[in-house]
Amino acid sequence: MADNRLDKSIRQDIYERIRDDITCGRLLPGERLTENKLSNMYNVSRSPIREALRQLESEGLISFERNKGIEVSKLSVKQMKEIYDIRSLLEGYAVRISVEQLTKKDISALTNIHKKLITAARDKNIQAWLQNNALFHSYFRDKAGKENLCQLIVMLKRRTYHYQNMSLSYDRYFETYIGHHAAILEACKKKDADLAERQMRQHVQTTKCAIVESLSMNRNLLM
Amino acid sequence: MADNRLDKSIRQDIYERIRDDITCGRLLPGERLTENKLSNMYNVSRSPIREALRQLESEGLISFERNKGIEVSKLSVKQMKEIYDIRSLLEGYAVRISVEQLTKKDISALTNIHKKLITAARDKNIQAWLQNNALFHSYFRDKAGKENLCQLIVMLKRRTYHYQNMSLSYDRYFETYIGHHAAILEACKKKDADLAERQMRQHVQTTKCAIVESLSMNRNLLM
DNA sequence: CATGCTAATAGTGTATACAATTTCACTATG
DNA sequence: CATAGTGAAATTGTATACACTATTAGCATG
Repeated sequence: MADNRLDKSIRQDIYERIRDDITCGRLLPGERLTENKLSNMYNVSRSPIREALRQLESEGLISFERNKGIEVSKLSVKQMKEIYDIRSLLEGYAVRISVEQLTKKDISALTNIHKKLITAARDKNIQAWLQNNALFHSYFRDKAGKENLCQLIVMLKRRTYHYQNMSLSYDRYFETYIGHHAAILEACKKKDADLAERQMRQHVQTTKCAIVESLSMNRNLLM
Repeated sequence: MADNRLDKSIRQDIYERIRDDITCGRLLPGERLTENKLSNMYNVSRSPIREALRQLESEGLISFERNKGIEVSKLSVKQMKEIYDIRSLLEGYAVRISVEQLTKKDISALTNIHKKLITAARDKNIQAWLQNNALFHSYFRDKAGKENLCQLIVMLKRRTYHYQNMSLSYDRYFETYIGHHAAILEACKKKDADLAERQMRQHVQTTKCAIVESLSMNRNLLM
C-alpha cells in the first residue's frame, strides 16, 4: 500500500507551493494576490486556497486586510532587524544545546559542508553557497533535538529568506561568514558551548547588518 | 461612522472564541473537536470554522490529522520544558531591551502591580494573581516595542497557559515569584539590563520547574 | 467464538453558489 | 474643471452541496 503521506491534501500542496513561491522570490513582497487568480493558477477551488492562505498569514508570509485582499508581506528595516535579533538568540541557543550532542561523525560532516562553502565562495557560486549554508545551519538545529525551537527558527528564516537571497548578490562578506563558521566549528570541537553560542549569535548579527546594508540599495522592496 | 474593527469577521470571532476556550480550559488538551459540533455550537457554517481552525493549528493550539479530525493539542513534558526554555530566552531579551525605555512612571506602575501581586499571594486570590502577573510580564514586552517578539511570546504563552493555570492551585511558589519580580524591578531601577535579563530568565526557568512538578500530579493532561 | 466482509454513518476535503463589500469608471452637477 | 454620486465589476466572506475517507456495527462464514 502506498504511503498515505504522499497524496497530501490540495490545501497542503497549495500551502507549500505558495510558500515556496514567496521564499524563492517568484512572488515578491508587496505583490497582490487574489483568490481567483490563485484559484486559476493552480486549478483548484477557492476553499483550499483560503485555508492555505490562513496558514501563511499566521506565519507572517502574507497579510490580509478584511474585504480588501491579500499581499505578500513586506518587512520594514525595523522588522527585519527585529527578526534577525530573535534568530540570533534562538540559533545561538540551538548551537549551545547541540554542542554536547555532536559526535565526531557530525563534526566531520560539518567540516565537509564547511569546505563546500569555501569552494562556493571562491567560485562565487551563489546557489551552492545558499544550499550548503542552509545545510550548515540546519545541522545544528536538527541536532539540538528541539522540535518547537526548530519550527520557530525555520518560520523566522522563511520570513527573511527572499531578502537574504536578494542581498547576497551584493554581499562581499563570504570570507567573513566563512571565518564565523570556522570559529563555530572550532568551538564545537572543543565542546565549548558558551563560545559556540556567542559565535553563532555574532554570526547572525553580522548577517543582519550585511543584509540591511545591501538592501538599502533596493529600497523598493522594503516597507 | 462606526469603527470597522468592531464588526469583525465571523472567522476572526470564532478564532478568538475557540482560542480563549482553550486557554481558559473550557476545552481541554486531547479533547476532540468536530467541525459540525463547532458549527452548531456557534451557529455558523463550516467555512469560517475551518479557516479559524487552520489559524489555531499554525499556532500550535490544535492538531489536525488528515481525514481524521481535530483535537486540542496536548503537550509532553519535554515540549513543555522546551517552550518554557524558549520563553525564558525571549522574555529575558524583552526585559533587557525594555530596561532603557522604562521611565520613572513605568517603574511606579510596575511597583503598583507588584504590590497587588503581594496582596493576591497573601489572600491566595488566584484570579487576582493571574491577572496582575499577566500585567507585570506584558508591561516589559510592550515597552520593548518589538512587535514580532511580542507576538512570539504571546503565542508561546497561550500554548502553556492552561497548564500553568492548572498547576497554580498546587503552587507554593508565590513567595519565590514575588522575590523574582522584586529582583527584576530592582535591576530595572538600577538600569542594569544584564542583571534584569538574567533575573527574568531565572524566573521563567523556576516557573517551568514548578509547573512540571505540579503537573506530575495530573498526568492525564500530559502526552 | 473468531474473523473477515459489507453497508451504514459520521466526519473531513473540495467545489460551487450566493451575499456583502470595495473599487473604479462614468456621469451629473455645481 | 472639480467633485460628489451612482452603478457595475471585481473581490472577499459565508453557506451549502457534494465527494471522499475512515470508522463501526452487524452479519455471514469458517
